[in-house]
Amino acid sequence: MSEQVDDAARRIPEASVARLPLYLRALSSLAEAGRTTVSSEALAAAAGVNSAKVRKDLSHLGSYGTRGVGYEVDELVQHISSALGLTRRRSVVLVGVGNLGHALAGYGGFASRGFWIAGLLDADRSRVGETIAGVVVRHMDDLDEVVRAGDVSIGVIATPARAAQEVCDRLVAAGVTSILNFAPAVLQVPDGVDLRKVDLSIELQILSFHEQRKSGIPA
Amino acid sequence: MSEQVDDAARRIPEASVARLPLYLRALSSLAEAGRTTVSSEALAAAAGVNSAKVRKDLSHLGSYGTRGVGYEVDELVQHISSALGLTRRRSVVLVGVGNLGHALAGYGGFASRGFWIAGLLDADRSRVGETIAGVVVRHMDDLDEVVRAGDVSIGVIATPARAAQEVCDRLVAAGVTSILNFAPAVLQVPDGVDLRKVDLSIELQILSFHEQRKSGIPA
DNA sequence: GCTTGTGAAACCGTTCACAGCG
DNA sequence: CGCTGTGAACGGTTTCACAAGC
Repeated sequence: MSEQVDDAARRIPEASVARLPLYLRALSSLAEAGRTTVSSEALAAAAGVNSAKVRKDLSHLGSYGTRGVGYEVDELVQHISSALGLTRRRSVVLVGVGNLGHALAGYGGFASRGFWIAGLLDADRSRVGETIAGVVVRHMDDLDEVVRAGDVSIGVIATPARAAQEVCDRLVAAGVTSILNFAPAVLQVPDGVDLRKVDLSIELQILSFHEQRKSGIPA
Repeated sequence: MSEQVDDAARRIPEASVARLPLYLRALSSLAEAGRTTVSSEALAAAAGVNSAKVRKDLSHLGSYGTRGVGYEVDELVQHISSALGLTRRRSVVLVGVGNLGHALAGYGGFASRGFWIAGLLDADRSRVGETIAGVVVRHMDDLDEVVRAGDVSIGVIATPARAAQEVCDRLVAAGVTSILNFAPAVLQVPDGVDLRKVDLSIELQILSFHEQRKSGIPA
């Protein structure tokens, strides 16, 4: 029939999507260093992957390289940003301003790529009113209003594990369609809601496995 | 008594290893709830995966289930802990006690699974001497001694990106063979050193991609 | 009966290697 | 010539489906 989608950005494999932010970061460094073009080999080195992967990944966005030369840095930044949806500002609500929530709120990672903290929420009223990274902490009950007012689509959960599922449910009910979970809990979300998780304890256990592997084979 | 390296723990696929901590957590909940046996179906539900995966994963550790019944919870906890090398206490050194380092140090995830913070280090002398989670912050120059005295094999990097590679190099030089990096930087490590990374900004960008996907296809 | 354990099939991602093009 | 873009081979992971066994 017909390709109704404008770009070739139709179906980018998940593994490629996960690497695009890496390329973006590497390209920013290259641009700052004054480079205007970059080969797949050089970009691969800067991003810590191999060049075949870079070329395959970029080919999913379309053919923006020049054979014999490489890729134009600025152009590539535009295409990747566009593919990742970073041309539009994305609002985030962060729930749970304990130690971790504090750290996340203050992390440069938010502002640096066009993410904006539309709200910091906590269920503990003694924390409400505090200002973190220029944002005043509000009570969890204000969730609906914060999501609506800020056009929030991404929620970050930094609560204790026992509260995580309820917070998740409330985020979904409020209209959030992407969730990043830092609580050590398995969360259930309905279809159509994306869920990613970051878990320190699991990462350490995976490293422990490899440590054991290494020490177990002295021969 | 000391049952050496677990019999069938020969070659566990990486994807399975990454799920074992999930099963461990689910099994702990089940044990607390009084369950003594569990089917692959029930464990799958608790861990947020499907039952075929659970059975395949567990089969890599050996055959510890009973057909028609399921798995013995306590026994399974033992086998998984053993496979992950969690029967031995693992010492960790955490470098960088800024916002994120503070949060990580205070996170329950360390102590809960047999990880022990052997040292908190920072390059900023104004932070040295502070006590976090019962551990006194020492200067980065004490790294070698901390690693030696604590028999540390795992290093956690929670520094700014610009300092990360140097900290990484120093950790490796001190004898650390597994590194968990929270800094938004691509790190190089020699063969034999395991490196994992956690990156808030990348996770948000991946969610942004899916948000864009969702809003882009109203059909 | 119910549930495990596992070959086989389907799927996805990575790597290879080279044709095609500037 | 150098480097991209890509079909094809490869290796790992997930899913299926069912025989084996309590």
